[in-house]
Amino acid sequence: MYNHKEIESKWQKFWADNKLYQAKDDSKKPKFYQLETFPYPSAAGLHVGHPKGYIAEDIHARFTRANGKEVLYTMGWDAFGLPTENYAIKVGKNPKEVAAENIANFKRQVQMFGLSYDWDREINTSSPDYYKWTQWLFIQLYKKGLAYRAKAKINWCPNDQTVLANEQVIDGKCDRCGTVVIQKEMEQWFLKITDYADRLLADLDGLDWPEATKQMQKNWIGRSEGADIDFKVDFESEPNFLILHGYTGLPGKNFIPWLKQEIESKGYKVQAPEMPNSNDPKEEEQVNFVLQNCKIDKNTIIVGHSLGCVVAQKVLMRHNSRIMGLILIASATDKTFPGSIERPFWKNFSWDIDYEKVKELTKFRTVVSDLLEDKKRGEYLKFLKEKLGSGFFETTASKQHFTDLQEPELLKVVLPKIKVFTTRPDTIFGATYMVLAPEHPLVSQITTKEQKNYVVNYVESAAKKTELERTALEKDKTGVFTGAFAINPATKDKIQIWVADYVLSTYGSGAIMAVPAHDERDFEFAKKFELPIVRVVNDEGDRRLPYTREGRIMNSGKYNDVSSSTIRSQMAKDFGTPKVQYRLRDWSISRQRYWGVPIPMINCEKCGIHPVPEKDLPVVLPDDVDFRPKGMPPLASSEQFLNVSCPNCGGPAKREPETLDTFFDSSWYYLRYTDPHNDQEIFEQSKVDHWMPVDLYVIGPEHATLHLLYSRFLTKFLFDAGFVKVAEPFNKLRHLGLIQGADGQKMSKSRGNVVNPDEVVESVGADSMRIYEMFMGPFEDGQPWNTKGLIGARRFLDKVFRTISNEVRNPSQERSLPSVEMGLHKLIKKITSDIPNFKFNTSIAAFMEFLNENKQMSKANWETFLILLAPFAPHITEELWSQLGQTDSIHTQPWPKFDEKMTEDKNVKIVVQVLGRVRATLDFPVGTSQDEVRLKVIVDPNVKRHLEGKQIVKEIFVQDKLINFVVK
RNA sequence: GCCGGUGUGGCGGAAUGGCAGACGCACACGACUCAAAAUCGUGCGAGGUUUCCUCAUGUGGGUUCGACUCCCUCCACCGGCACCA
Repeated sequence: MYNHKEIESKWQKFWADNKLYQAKDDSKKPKFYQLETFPYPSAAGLHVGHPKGYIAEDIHARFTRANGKEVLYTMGWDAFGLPTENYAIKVGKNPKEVAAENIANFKRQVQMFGLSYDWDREINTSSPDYYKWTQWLFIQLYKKGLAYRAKAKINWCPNDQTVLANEQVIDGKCDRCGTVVIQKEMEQWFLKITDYADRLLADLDGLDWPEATKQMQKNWIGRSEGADIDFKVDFESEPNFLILHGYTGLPGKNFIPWLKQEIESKGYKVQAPEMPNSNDPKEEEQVNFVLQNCKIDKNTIIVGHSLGCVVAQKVLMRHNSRIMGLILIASATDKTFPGSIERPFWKNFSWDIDYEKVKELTKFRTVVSDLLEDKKRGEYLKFLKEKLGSGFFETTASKQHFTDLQEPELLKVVLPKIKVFTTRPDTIFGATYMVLAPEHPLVSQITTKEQKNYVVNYVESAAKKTELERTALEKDKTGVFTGAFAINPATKDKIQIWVADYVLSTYGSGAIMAVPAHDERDFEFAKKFELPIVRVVNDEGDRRLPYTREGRIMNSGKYNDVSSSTIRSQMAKDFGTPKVQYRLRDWSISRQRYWGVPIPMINCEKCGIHPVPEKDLPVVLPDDVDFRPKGMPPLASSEQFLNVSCPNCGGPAKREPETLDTFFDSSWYYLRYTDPHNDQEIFEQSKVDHWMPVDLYVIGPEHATLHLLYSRFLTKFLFDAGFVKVAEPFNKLRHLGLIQGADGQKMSKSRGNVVNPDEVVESVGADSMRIYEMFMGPFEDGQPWNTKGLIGARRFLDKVFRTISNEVRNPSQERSLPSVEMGLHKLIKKITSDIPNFKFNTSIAAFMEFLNENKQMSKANWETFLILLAPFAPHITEELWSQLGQTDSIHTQPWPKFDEKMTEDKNVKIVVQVLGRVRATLDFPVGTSQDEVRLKVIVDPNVKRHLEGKQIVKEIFVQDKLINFVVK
C-alpha cells in the first residue's frame, strides 16, 4: 500500500512550483493545441463523470509533450448563465458571489486530478476582461450586418415570468417549474448564421470528427434542393387600380411610375392622378379632386401612400358604394396618436374616419408597414389594422417609407402572388390546391367575405396554441378554405387556397403547393377535406397513393413519359427558379435575464440604434440591480445603467437592457486561450495564428448542434473579417461517453446515484481514479460506475508500487531476459498506438498483462515502463521515478522508442483446422513453409483422427497463422 | 416516421475475416495466518459419452475453406430530428 495523499500533494506542488506545463508561445517545437469543454461551474460541484474527458486529454497532452510537441492545454470557466442566477435567487445572494464560490470549488476539484493545465491561461467568461471582447465581437458582427433586431416568437414561461432558451424547454414545458411554455412574439437580437449555411455544410467534409456528429449537423442545417414557384392569386373579377400619392408627392415621383407600369404590363388599368397643392394639401380639395376626376367602380382597388391613405379613406366614405379593395402603404398618422410628429398638413386634414363604413365598402383591406421606419408609425399602422380588420404586411422597403424608385415588396401586395418552395417541381401538374401558414401575410387580404369568420377563428386559435399542442404526435390535420383561388402555372387550373397549420411559417415562404398524390401530408389533408387528387408520377408496380418516390411523369402534357428525376431541374426552370433551401434558422441571442453579457448597443430616440464605441467597452454588468425575474429584462429597471448619451448625436439615449445567450460567450473562448490577458485587442494575430486551429477537442456529443455549430460560424465570420487564418476551429474531435450511476442510470441528485470525486480521491487517490475511468471501457461509450472496479485499479497501482519499490531495495538484475525485453518493446508499441486512438482501456489491460508476466527486470527497463505509465498515473510514476534515483521530472522525459524487430516473435502458434474447426495449435518458427507445416501437422494425433478416412480436397494456408484442410 | 449508433459470460469489456470471452470485477477453492485483511496461486460461457466433442457473440437468412467481424431481413435498446414541403 502506498500513501497516495502524501505522494499526490507533494508532486502537484512540485509541478506547479516549476511551471512544468506552461505553454510557450515562442517555442521552437511544433505546436499542439488541445481543448476540452470548459465547465459550467454549478453549485453542485463535479461528479465522477465530469473528469473522464479531462483525464483522457491529460493523458494525450502528456504523451504529446513527451513526443516533442509544445502543447497548449488549459482550463477556464463558462460562468455566466441561468442556473447560477436561479441558485443565487434561491439562496439570496448575488450571482457574482455564487459564481466565485462555484469556481473556487470547481478549481479545487479539478486540481485534485493532477491535470497538466497551464493555469496561467485560465479564463472566466463572467469577468469584464473577457466579456469586453465578447461585446467587441458582437459589435463586429453588427457592423457587418450579421447582427440584427427582428420580431420573433420566443419561449415564455408564464409562471417564472421569463424567457427560456430552447434548451430549457423540455417536451414543451419549463424545466424549472413544469409549466407549459407559450410562444410570445418579441423583438429579439439575431445572428445571421443562415448566411453561412452552405459553408457550414460543405466544410464538414474535411474534418476529423465522428461521422454521427457530422451527420447531426448536416440534418440540423437541412439542405433541400428545389425551386421557388409563384402562383398568381386569381381575382374574382378584373380589377382596376387607383394610386393616390402622399404629401409633397407626385405621380411621377418615388415608386409610383414604376408600380403603374408593372401593373399595366400585367394588363390591368391604372389611374395615378396628380393631386392639387401637394406641398400644402387640403383635405376637401384633394378628396373632391379624386371624386371628380377618377373613375371608381366595384372592381377598383385604391392604393394609398402616406397621406394618400387618408385621402383614400375619405374618398371611399364619400363615394359610398362598394369597391374591391383598399391598400394603405405607410399611412400618415393621426395627430391624436401618441408620439406623432407634427406635420404641416394636420391643420387641413382630419382623421374622423368611419372605420366601420370603410370596412363595409371594401372586400379586402391591407395595411403595409415598413420596418425601417420609426416605431410610432408602426404602432399607428397596427392600430389601423385593428380598426379596419385588415391584412397586415410588414416588410422592409428599399428606402425608408417606400421612397425608392422601385419598391418590389409593394408589387407582392398589389398583385398578390404566392411563392412556394418545393423539392418536387416535377409534380407541379398534380398541385390541386395551395396551403398558407396561418401567419402568412396574404391570408387576410385574399380571404373572401364569406369565409372571413372561419379563417379569422382558425388563425386566432392557431396563434393561441402552445408549441406543445402544435407539435403533438399524430395530430389530425386541420385547416380552412380562404374562399380564394390561385392559378396553377402548369395546368392553368383555378385551385383553392387553404390555411392550415401543417404548413410552417418559418420554413421556405410559409406556403406550399399541395400535391396530394405524391406527398403524405397533402394526401391526408386532401382526403379529409375532399380535395382533388391527380396522379402525375407513375409506377408500374405500385398503384397506391400517395406515391412519394421517383417514376414516369404522366398527366403533365409535354413532360409525360420521362423519368421524374431527370426532368425535375428542367421543370424547376420552366415554372420557377431553382433554389436551395435550408432548415437552419438564425440564432436568437437576446436573453431577458441578468447574469450574462450586456448587449453593447445604444438606442437613441432621435437617430436610432448604435453600437457602444469600442473605447467605452466593456459595458459593465452592474451589481446593484434587482435581478429577480419580473417579465422584463432586469437591467431595464436600473435607470443608472439604462440612461446614456447617444454616441452619435450626444442626446439622451438608452442602453440595450438584454443580455447575450451564454452560448455566445463560449463560442469563441478557444481563441482567447491563445492570448488570454491581452487588454488591447481580442488576441494578438500572431498568437492566434500560431496556435489555431485546435488539434484535438474532447466534448460531449450533446453539443453537436449548439456549441459546435455556433463556434464554427463565429470562426468563419472572423476568418472572413481577417482576424483569424483558419475557417474551421476544431480539426479533430472526439466524444466522451457519460459515466452512469451504479444503477445504470444517468447520475443525478434526484436519483441519489451521484459519486463525488472528492471521496474517490480521498480513499484511493487520483491516480487510481484516472486508471479506473480509463479502464472502464471504450472512451466514447458510457459505463456504469462500479466501486469494486475502482478498487481493482488501485490494486494494480499497489502492485506497480510494490514491485518497483522492491526493485529499489534489492536491485535484481543488471540485464533483463530477452523475452522480457521483447515484451517491453511490444508494450511500447501498443501504448504508442493506443493513446492517439483513444484506446486507453486496452492500454491499461496491456500494462496489467505486462506486470503479471514480468516481475523482474533491469532498472532501465523499469524506468521505461514508468515513462509509459506516467501519462495515465502521473503522481505514482513521478514518485517511483524519483525513488529509482532520478532527479528531474518523469514528465519531461522523451517518449520511449521501440524496435520493430524486437516486437516480432521468433516462433508462432499455427492454428490447424479441419473444415474450419480448430483441431490443434502447434508452434513453428516464423516463416515456415506450407509444405513443412503440412508434414508436421498431419501427424498430430487429433488432426490425424479428424482426417482419417477423408479426402483432402483443398488446403488453405495463411503464413504464420493457419492451415485449414477442406475434406470430403 | 426519418437520420445515426449499439447488441459478446453474473458484470465492465477484448478480438474488425483466421484459437470467441484478453484485461478487470464478482464468485469458488487452495497457500500464508491463531484468525481476519492484504498478498500469492488455481478455476470460472452452456452442455456432453470430458486426452476429446457439440452448442454459443440480439433474430432469421446469405457470402466464404473459415463470420462477433462483410451483405440482406427482422427485433430490442440508446441518441438526435420530427407536419421542414
